[in-house]
Amino acid sequence: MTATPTRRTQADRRAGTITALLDATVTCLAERGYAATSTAAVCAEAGVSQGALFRHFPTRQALLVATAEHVATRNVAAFRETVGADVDTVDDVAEVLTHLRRVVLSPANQTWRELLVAARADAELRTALLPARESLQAQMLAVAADLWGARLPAGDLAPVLSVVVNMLDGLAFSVLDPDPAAAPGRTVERALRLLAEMIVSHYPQEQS
Amino acid sequence: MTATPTRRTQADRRAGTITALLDATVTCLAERGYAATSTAAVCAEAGVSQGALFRHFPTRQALLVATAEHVATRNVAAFRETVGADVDTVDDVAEVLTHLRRVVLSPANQTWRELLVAARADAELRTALLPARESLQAQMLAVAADLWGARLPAGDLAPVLSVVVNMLDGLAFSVLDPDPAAAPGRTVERALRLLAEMIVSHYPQEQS
DNA sequence: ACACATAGATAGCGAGCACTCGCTTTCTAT
DNA sequence: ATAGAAAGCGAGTGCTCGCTATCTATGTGT
Repeated sequence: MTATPTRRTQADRRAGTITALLDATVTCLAERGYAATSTAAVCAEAGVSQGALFRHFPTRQALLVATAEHVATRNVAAFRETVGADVDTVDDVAEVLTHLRRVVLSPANQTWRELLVAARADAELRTALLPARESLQAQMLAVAADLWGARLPAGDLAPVLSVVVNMLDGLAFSVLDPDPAAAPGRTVERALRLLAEMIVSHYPQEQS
Repeated sequence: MTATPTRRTQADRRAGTITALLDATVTCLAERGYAATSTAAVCAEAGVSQGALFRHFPTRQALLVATAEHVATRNVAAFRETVGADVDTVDDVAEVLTHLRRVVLSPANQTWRELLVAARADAELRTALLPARESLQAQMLAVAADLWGARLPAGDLAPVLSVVVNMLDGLAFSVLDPDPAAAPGRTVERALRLLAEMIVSHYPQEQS
């Protein structure tokens, strides 16, 4: 039970509290929303003082922007994992969509949406978020090219991605249940299946 | 230039300021967002005092819920107007989708989305909004039945509606430009066209 | 060992918030 | 005409917020 007198370098301490703050911000945004993600709430969640927060981030907005960039890489990685699956049959595509839905409902994506909504009413935040936004979109497109690039014309890649992710995002917004990871519901399940059928039949597989 | 000494009944005055407040709330929500829609801001927009607001609405939340019900009827009406169009060819469906997109980007719908997002983090608001939410969804489904009921199986009505409106809602959330009514953009235009093609080919027209 | 720089904690400030209260103005019933 | 009710007003109240000033603790170069 001896309290380990961990000898940490300054850089370690710095990095430790910074990631603690970023993770705490993700948690707060996901379960309380943008408005209730006050600096005090984040500090309580991270287990540090407000003084510590404002040492590393000049303003609340800077913390939020840093958090956006923090989760953006995670989001791309999670999206990339769906690439592994085959996309030959309707069942394949449907399963990819179901997997994508779970990814879109994850806290990291919820964080991203929360910040985007707040940015609509906050011009400063909007411009501060723009680079991360464009970077994320480009990376998503690159991943989509890996997934579907061989199956559909290059010009249709972005539009199809737009249909799919916007539909899933819209779905995420209209989900207000306390547990967003709950069962998809009959209508949603059927809607995803329908979308899969439409995509597959619209882009018939080339005989390999 | 004589100031008309309008003789108004009490009920007239009451109704007048109430609708002024509701319309002002719609405006504030649409152009400033939920957080910045303070009672002071709404009163300034409506041209009444805070005392007047709190005479008619016990809390800010009551005002917001009343506003939600206020716009819900408008939203259904705007949605219903799209029913008039034919949906025979791909061009017809594409035009309906384009029209729907404009409707979804309107201030009334923006108001509704703003409240839904706020409700995710506010359990009280969520339950207060639930009846209006269910009513709106039922009415939308009824209108959709008028539009597409003859073209697709009854069980597919709700899922198709889900795909379409969730995609448009997701699109609305990702639009951060100062002028949301601006040109749709190449990708969006193509995405809507694609969706129209998919729907029409998936539900081929019966020979009349 | 010691001076210094960096990290973290705490108390507090001014602004803005939802909401209240005492008051005046405007309509209504008798 | 007049009493009473309803509508409207705006200064004030307590509270929370982002942020700062000040202090202590801890690691770092010499």
